[in-house]
Amino acid sequence: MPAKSTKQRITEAALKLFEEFGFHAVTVDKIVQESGTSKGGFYHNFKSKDELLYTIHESFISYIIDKAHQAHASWSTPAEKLYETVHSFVRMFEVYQAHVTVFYQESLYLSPVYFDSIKKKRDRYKDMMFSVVKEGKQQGEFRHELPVPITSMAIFGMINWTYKWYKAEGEYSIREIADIYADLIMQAVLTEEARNKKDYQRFFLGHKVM
Amino acid sequence: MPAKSTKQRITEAALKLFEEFGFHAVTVDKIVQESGTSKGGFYHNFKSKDELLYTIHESFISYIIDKAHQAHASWSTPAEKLYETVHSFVRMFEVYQAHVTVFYQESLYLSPVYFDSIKKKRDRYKDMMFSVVKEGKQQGEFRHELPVPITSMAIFGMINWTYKWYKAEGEYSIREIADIYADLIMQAVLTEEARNKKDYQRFFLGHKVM
DNA sequence: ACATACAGACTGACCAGTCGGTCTCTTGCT
DNA sequence: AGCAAGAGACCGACTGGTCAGTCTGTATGT
Repeated sequence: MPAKSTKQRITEAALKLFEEFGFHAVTVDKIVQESGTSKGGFYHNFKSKDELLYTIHESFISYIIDKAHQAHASWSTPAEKLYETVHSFVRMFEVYQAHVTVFYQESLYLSPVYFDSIKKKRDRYKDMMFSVVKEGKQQGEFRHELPVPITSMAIFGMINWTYKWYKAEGEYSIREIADIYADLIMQAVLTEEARNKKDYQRFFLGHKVM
Repeated sequence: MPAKSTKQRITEAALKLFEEFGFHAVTVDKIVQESGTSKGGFYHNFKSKDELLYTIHESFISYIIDKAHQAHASWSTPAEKLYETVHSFVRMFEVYQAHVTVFYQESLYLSPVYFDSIKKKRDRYKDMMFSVVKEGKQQGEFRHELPVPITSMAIFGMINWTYKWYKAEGEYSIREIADIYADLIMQAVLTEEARNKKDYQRFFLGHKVM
């Protein structure tokens, strides 16, 4: 295994520092110090502090879009797609919590060109969620009285907020949290008929008592 | 009606600027310019830029704790308390969206003393939500398989996230959004028995098609 | 000899906060 | 009523520190 490149070391150090203190409270000197390189090393690998922030955003949003595509491709019914999307999104926190934190906390500070590029991808991801919910309503699996955009944003909210409080060493594992969120969401959006479908019982915490 | 005080004008201008550009991207000079006063006027009314940020946090968290107390005092069953808390929280966005945005986006940048003071109140609010969910489980209204902390944080997430996307001029009114969120949450947490209780039908969108 | 990767002293812009000053009010005295 | 004197509100040029980004190197591989 090759040793970590300077670029990687910088990215990882920056990620942790941004997560803890916020983009503006972290100086390039601090990042340089923490990653064991120098001003020169930093600006050799990145055009600017902004570009570093952008690469962090970029790597995260690409990953998550990829996951959503997988969920779409691997399952056929809207209920299954939604369940899988929610579950895989939450599990993503295990590895990407710092990315998510920076993504939602600091995207405001991306310079315009970078911001537009990220926004496009973020919107694409949002649209995928909207599609699933829409499809679910059309096929009668999801309650027809729920409007697509609000329901979708509610789901996003529940999931995304996790970055604010989740601690790896906390009482609940990320998988447990994923199970609970998925249960809550499926319980909230499925029609009574779909909820009782045999194949869908696996969505619910069911008999497991926590 | 007395004209707005300089302090008020500063606070309002800062609120809008912080919401749009973020605390660090807004200079005191900009606030001063926007609120029609001067550096001197600013520092006459506030000890520091930090203190201004603190007063914004403080006014919001106090308001929201007060609302939660009202919901607790006015209703007797956990289901009613939860419904009311959720509903009033969401309606709060109508007036306080800028406060919420600053609160959740910039609290990291509060200086330690201010941060501690805000954190205490925020935790108190969190505990109130936890209590309602706990009580709901104990009284058998909420599903026993749902763990209190995760369920509570899921509810918070759904609601809080609204600040990221809600636009007053958007397709849905804040009241509609509140109705939908409350429906989703009640649908997700209530036991089947409680869900069928006659008095609780008002929680759901029911026959209304959107 | 040349390119790539990095080192670290330096610079210039920016910005929170200061400080001496002015301009109203209010209060108390005659 | 008239005036002096103090207080509170506000003004804006200035300062001192901070920090992103630059620039001149040096080392190592090809």
